[in-house]
This record gives sequence, C-alpha cells and structure tokens, in this order.
Amino acid sequence: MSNRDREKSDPMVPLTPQQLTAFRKMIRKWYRANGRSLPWRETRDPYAILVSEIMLQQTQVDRVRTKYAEFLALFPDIATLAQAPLDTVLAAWQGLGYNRRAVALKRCAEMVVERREGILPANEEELEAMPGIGPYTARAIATFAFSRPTVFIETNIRTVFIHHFFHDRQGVHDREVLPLVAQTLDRRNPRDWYYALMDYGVSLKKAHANPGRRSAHHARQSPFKGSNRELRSRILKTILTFPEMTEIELITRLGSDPEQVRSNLLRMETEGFIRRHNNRLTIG
DNA sequence: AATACGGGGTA
DNA sequence: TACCCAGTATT
Repeated sequence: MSNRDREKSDPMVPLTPQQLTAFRKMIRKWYRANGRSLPWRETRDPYAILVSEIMLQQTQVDRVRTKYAEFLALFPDIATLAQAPLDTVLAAWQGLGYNRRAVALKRCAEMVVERREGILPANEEELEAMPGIGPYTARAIATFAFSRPTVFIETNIRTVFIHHFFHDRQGVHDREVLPLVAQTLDRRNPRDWYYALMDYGVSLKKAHANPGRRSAHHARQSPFKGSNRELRSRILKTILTFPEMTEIELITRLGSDPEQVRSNLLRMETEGFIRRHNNRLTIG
C-alpha cells in the first residue's frame, strides 16, 4: 500500500501526524466561522441534554428547536417528567415523530427518579442500559453533559469522515470510521470538537451529494403515506383527542381495515402507549 | 443484517 | 415524488 493510496482512501491504518493536524485545524477553523448556536449547547443540565438527544434522534435540528423549549417549559426537570401523565407527554411530542421515543424518555425519567434519586448516570454503560438510549445517545450524553471524551458516530460525523478519508469508497462500515473518530478526538474539549464535526457534516451535505449514501449502513426509508407508521400515528392522535373510546368507535372513526387497527392496538398496548380498561382505550 | 418506527421540510 | 433527519429495538 503506497502512501498516496493511504491518504486517499485507506484509513484502516492510523492517520499520519500531518493528516491529523491538518484535519483538526480545518475543522476548527470552519467551526469558528460557521458553527451553529443551539439551545441545548448552552446548558450542562444532564436532563435537558437527555431531552435534546432523544428528540434529535432521526429528527432535524430545526424541528427540535421549538419542541425542546416547549417540552422543557412543560417538564422542567426529571421528577416532573417522571410524574407527568403519559398523554400529556405524548401530546407535547406530537409533530416530532417516532412517538415511542417519548414513552422511552418518560420511562427513563421514572427509572432515574425511582432508583437513582433523580441523578442521571455519567458513564456510557449505564446510560446505554436505559430505555431509548443506544450507543450514540449514551455517548453523546456522556460527552455533552459530563464532558467525557467518548467515541461515537452519527449521520453528520459519518458524513465528515467518509467525505474526507473514504473519498473513492462505497459501503464504508462504521467499524472503519470509528478508529478515525477516536484518533482525531480532542480529549481536552470533546464537546466543542463534536459540535464542530456535526455542524461541518451538515454543511457538507448541502454542498455535495450526501456522502452518507456511501455508508454500509445507509438505507432508503419506505414511504410514510399509506404505511403502518401512518396508521399508528393516526391511532395515537385519535385516542389522545378522544380518550375513553371503544375499539369499535376507533375503527369507525379511522375508516381503516379493522384487523389492521386491532393488531396495531395490541402492539401499542404491549409497547406501553395504550391501555384498555373495560373496552375503553386510553393513553398510558 | 434487515425492518419498523413519524412526520415535516426541501428540491 | 424522493430524500433526508444528532438512532433504537427487535427480528
């Protein structure tokens, strides 16, 4: 393997010190000039950062901005969220999508209040054991709330590394990218370093065809319209609006295939969205 | 490794 | 219309 090849697209071997320095310098310079100012970057409150990270999962920043402020106004601390009725939480979540995140977030709050005296864990392992918190979110919280230099990847970071170090590659696996994230990480200030990477990644996607398509993990999403996701969404919204409905009334109002409504209802009950008392449907 | 999961913004 | 989004949980 020649050195030229390595520079272009074989970062399985470590970056040279020169590459490392140049890369960091470029990112930092770009960030100083173009970094975004975001509300959840102004706080160190682990709860607020948890809320932001759950909201940001598969959801664009511009749509989270508003909801984040509204949500924290309604549920200012983790004890408030833990005690809140699920229907008010889900009502506040409407418009963000992936409603199961709200269910998980509330469960997470309950666990922390009941078993940890309201204190969120600071390390990745314990965070990842909580509902709705996976590999990315655990490390993002550890880094953004507790300044721990963890190694993680998400769509914007992936974009940056694929664009810069896998220029002519397809099907780049995260296990190829992660060592580079680790090597380039600024352990003195991981927060700002990751903010910079993410903002720069966003800008790259505006200027180029999404480099994320060259990730091994990239997959196109099925259309929302006519999907089961849409039906679930309508089921939830309807019960939020008309609590204590019967299943028959729900089916009539939705005008959807009764069997499909029934199976979704069952599923959503086991997932913790919906409860039925005696034939009456409620949230929670 | 593949799917399901929300819903709105942008081209 | 198609694509995308600070991913996670389940199969």
